[in-house]
Amino acid sequence: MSTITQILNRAETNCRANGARLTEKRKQVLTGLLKSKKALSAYELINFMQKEFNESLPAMSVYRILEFLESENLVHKLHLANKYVACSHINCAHAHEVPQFLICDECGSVKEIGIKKALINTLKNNVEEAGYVLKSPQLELHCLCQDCALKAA
Amino acid sequence: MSTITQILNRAETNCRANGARLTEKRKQVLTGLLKSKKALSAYELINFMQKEFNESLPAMSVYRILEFLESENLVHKLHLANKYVACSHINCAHAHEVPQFLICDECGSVKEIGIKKALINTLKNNVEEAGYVLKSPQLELHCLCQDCALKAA
DNA sequence: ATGATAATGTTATAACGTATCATAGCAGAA
DNA sequence: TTCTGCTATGATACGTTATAACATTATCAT
Repeated sequence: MSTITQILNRAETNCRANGARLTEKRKQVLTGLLKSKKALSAYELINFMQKEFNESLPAMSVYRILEFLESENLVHKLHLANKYVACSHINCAHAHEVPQFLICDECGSVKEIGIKKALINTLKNNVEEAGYVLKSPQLELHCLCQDCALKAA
Repeated sequence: MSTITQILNRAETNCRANGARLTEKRKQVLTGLLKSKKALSAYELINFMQKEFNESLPAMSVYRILEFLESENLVHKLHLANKYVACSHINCAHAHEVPQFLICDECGSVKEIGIKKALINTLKNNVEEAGYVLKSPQLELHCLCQDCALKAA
């Protein structure tokens, strides 16, 4: 388990390697996502920044910062939920896999797992049979997490 | 190829079988989606209704009608795009499969294909390994359609 | 006809997202 | 150093998507 500080340091190193700057605000937003157990919307993040850092960030800035963090592979956008999560592999050595997200519809928690190669290939084939081209194999699935599944039962 | 009238009749029959009513407005909204080559947002649908039927539908009604049509399996919501499409299998005899949608990010066209059983199982297993439960295997994929893929190349 | 239920209308507002233009801060060249 | 240009952020306004709350109208069974 990595501490948030470790992850932030690693993130900063990664950015520098790409000639990008992990500024204070960007670091704060990333921290917000790292601390959160669930995916956060841009506006939830704004509230978080207010409480945690006493910083008033305009929506525009948050969106720009999220876009930046995404481009650096530090954050993923969940298109299904219009929310954002910190990448769970910032501190990993291995190359970044295509992510697959399991989103709990009850409590909003998100688990990021890797997509198996075979699955991606099957998908690609299905799509190509239909005459389309797959742009991104990122999958987002409506799920229940263990806790919520138990509660529901 | 079924005509829109045929599909509407079939839709009405299906609804009646469920004790539901396919009212005039609902029929109009469904027609809008059937006529459209691409997925439409609720507000695009409002505009369509205005032009096509000279009907002014409030947003609220459109959302309710879409919800109804979805519950009758006549319409699918694309959560990725926040848009709606008519189900392409209203007029089919066979039972309704779990749909998989290929969304062209360029032109917005949507193709609905069936998910292969094997794929669903693989997904389910992946999800369960991660301790989650799959609620709905509906897949939505960011793609390019044939035309747009050619243009881009 | 009457009363129950379903469908639709009205208004207001929340939540999400972007366009545009302005300002601040930092990096490198003269 | 100052100038210049680029990057990051701020501010305002507006567009888009969605729902809450309550009122009214239509339809059906009796």
